[in-house]
Amino acid sequence: MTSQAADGPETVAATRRSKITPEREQEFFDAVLEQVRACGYDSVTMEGVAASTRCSKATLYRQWKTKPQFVAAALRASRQSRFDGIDSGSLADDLREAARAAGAWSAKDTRLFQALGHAVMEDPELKKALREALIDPEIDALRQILRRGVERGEVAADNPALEYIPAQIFGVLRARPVLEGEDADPEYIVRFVEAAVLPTLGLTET
Amino acid sequence: MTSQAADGPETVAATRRSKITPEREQEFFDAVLEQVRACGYDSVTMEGVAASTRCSKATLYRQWKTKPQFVAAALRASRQSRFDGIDSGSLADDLREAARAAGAWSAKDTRLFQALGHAVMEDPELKKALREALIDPEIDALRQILRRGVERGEVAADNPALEYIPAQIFGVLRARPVLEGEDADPEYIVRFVEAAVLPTLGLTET
DNA sequence: GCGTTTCGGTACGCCGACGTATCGATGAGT
DNA sequence: ACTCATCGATACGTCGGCGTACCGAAACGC
Repeated sequence: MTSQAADGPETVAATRRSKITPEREQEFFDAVLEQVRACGYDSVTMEGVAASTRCSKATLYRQWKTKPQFVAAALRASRQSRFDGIDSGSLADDLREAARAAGAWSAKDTRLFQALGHAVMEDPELKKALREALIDPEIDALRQILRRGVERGEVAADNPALEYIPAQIFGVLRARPVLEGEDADPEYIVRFVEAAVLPTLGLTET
Repeated sequence: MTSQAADGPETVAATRRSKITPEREQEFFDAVLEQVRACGYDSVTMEGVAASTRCSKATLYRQWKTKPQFVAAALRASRQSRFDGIDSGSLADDLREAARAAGAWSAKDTRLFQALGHAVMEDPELKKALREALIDPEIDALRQILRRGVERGEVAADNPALEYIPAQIFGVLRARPVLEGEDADPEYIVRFVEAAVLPTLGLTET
């Protein structure tokens, strides 16, 4: 009965009226992820997030039961593939474009990944959220790009280098800050793809 | 006077007589690093280490002022290059052997690295110790291997793929557990080197 | 406009870990 | 054999963050 709920965010939920707008919620998410990137997961305090968003700690706990659930929700909200819409018809160009996009997000993503590295050991929900936010979308998109290149016949399906490309790109993105102390900016990653990835696929430039 | 100290570990240090033998100390170091690998840095407790080594918490604090200093000391003690003695005269064989060695240590090293990822944000000494224990020795050794290959003329000095090889290997070692959920065992890494690294150097097998 | 719900602010209890202090026991050096 | 520093054990103080409870105030539904 009374199933005639016009168009609320929740179809049912009769008396649900949180004053937290989606924009406000996103502020919370942005704040907590920023703190995580800055100080690491364990150093983030609910009090700190509340202060930086000028809300009450109680307000945060009304929306999310615990701190890991809060962070996991923030991760899920930030889920987005950096590779969407890449489909130029050329595998080499697609890989270059993916490299550019990955490099553009590398600084933020790497810090987040590094900061959560240990926290996901203890909370499976956090681990799943991190995978779904930062890893799976990009890896899947990258595999799509490669698959299309194979289907177009640009590279042999049994090229042994194919299976390592996602791990290579992901790995180099995360490795450069550690080894050289500076972020893997787009120029670096594009150059890496051109120097070390395309050749193994037989996609050498003219 | 009485400068005739035969062959103690400390030449002077008149009344220094700690009962902690070097072997015992190494037990402490092994225990704390094992706990770090298992639960992450912040979850490690001095009490837990003391319990697992059947020593007193006070004993640990007598040797090391604080927990980060203790962990840093453990890291420094574990410093060792996994690539020592690799010099077969063939760059391809050297890289294969380095890959085998890196793969053999990958599981332990990656867990340690991941677990300390956030802790090094806050403690510079810890960061330095981690670099000197897990990163610099292997990267330096790898660069040596590559340099010798260049000097022997096996690969051109201006090959653009050269500069990315350390980051590639380090990155793939750390990336596979994340992407595929299993450690980068030696077989995997050797196959990676053969499929994706050697070709970029023009070292294709017959 | 009025009631009710949620908001921001804050004070509180709780717990766990750090790091210190104390105490008998033990083992090394003379 | 004697002495004394160090050992293992444990109890304690301290601190900080989690999560809860309570308060006036503001905003939404009717």
